[in-house]
Amino acid sequence: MAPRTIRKKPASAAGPRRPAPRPDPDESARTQAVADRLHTLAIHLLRWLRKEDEALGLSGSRLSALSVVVFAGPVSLGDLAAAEQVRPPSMTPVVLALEQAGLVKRRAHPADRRTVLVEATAKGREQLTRGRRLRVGQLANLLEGFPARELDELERTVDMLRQKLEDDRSG
Amino acid sequence: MAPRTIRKKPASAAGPRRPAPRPDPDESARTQAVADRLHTLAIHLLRWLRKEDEALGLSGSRLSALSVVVFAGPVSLGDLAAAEQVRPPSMTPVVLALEQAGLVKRRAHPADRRTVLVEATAKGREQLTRGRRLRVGQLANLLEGFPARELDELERTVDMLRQKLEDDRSG
DNA sequence: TTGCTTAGTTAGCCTAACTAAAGTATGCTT
DNA sequence: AAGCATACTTTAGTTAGGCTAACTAAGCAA
Repeated sequence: MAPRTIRKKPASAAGPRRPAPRPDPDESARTQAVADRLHTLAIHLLRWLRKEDEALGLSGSRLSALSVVVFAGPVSLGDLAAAEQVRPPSMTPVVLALEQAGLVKRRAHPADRRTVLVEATAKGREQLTRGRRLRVGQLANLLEGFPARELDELERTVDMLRQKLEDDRSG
Repeated sequence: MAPRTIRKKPASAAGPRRPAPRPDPDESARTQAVADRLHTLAIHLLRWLRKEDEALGLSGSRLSALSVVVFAGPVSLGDLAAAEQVRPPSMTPVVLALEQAGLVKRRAHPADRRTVLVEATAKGREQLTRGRRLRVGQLANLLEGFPARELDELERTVDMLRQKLEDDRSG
């Protein structure tokens, strides 16, 4: 059905009116409680999703590196190492393994032949997409049957949190 | 951050799990989209929180074992190994390290002296609580300033998802 | 007693993922 | 050209975590 944002104030559960954002101790405790539950949920959710990754046959560090290569385009081995917060020597075997699996290709930088440019192959992109789809599909099963209204709420909340996270990282 | 290509795919391609009660293509695509964003959020959230753990000085497996000991009360080494899904020999050094750190205590089972009972010390409980508080506090900062209505929504959604997860695990 | 079972430890080995330091090839500057 | 800088690889070693097999100690049963 049309995923339209049906907005309705949940008068029942909304609690007392809070006209101004001030450091209310009650509200702070409430925030903590919600944070705690969100924390636990995130852990359980990812643990639950991890089993999907095993089907891919890629270890965590390789999967993570592949993801950087796929999304950040051709990237030097050094930059890739930096993105993954490891030293270049640690990245060398990871890239080699990915190359042997046919998921990335290494080529020389056109202007600086010292530099190894790593780029994703079509197969690499596919594989990452497939893994993502496995996870997301699994998660979608969980959400299947949620009424549209709940999905709307969830989406809005998720976006808000992502925004906050981003703000925090840059700010 | 990720250039997501959300494709309208038949739901069958996504998850092997259960037949949806009604395969409405629109709603299914919507569900996938929300799942995708939730997935990304969970990853980012935990990655962002991980840095808090470093302050604790406990590796993942030790932290996890400690958490079992704290919450499941005195537990035999074998049961602990089973809970952590490893073999008993792998658990031995973990428990030793926790004991050396003063976080757990080992004692003989009163009725069966072969059995090693592992129980948390006050320090162990504190440390776990502290770690949790670090994470949750960090997360709470993120939520600080959310209007009460949003918190309510978030809480309800989180609880729903946790319920679903539990259902899935048992069912 | 003798012998089997169970709980945990010890010993020895494996893999993954990291590291620092040294080596090699290339680029840049003077 | 000479010499330093940079980008990566190689080498050698660490750490964390896992495993099996063999051992010790304790319980149980005939």
